[in-house]
Amino acid sequence: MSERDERRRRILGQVAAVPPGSVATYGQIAELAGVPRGARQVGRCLSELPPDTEIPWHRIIAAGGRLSLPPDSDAYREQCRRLAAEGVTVLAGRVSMRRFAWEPDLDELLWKPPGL
DNA sequence: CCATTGACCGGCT
DNA sequence: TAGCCGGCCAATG
Repeated sequence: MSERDERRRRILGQVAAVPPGSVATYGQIAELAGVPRGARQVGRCLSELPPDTEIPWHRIIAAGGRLSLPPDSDAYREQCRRLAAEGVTVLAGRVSMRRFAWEPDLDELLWKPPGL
C-alpha cells in the first residue's frame, strides 16, 4: 500500500467513527487520522467517494460549523436532508457546533486505526 | 520544476 | 457575525 492510500484509510476510518446525530470538522478528522494540517486532504478524500458509499460523509463540515458544499448543489441538499434525519439542525448553511460537535471518548481516541 | 486548484483553517479587523 | 488573508498541502497539467 502506498503512503497515500494508508492516509486515506485512516481518514475514512475516522469519518466512519463519527456517530449519527453529531458532526466533525475537516481539521478535526485530519488530526484524529494523524494528518496534521491535512484538512484539505480530508476534503479531497470525501470528494472522491462513490455516490453509493456507506461512509457518513455528510457528518463532516468546515470549521465554525459551516457546510462546505456549494449551496445550489444536489450534494448540499442531500447533506442537509441526512443531517436533519439525524436530528442535526442546519440553519443558513450552518450547524451549531456548541450543540452537535463530536467529542470522541477515550476508547475512540485509543482506537488509533490500523497503521497509525 | 512551476502554477493552479480545491468539500480547508485560524487569526485578525 | 462577516470578511479578508496568509498559510497549508496533495494532485494535476
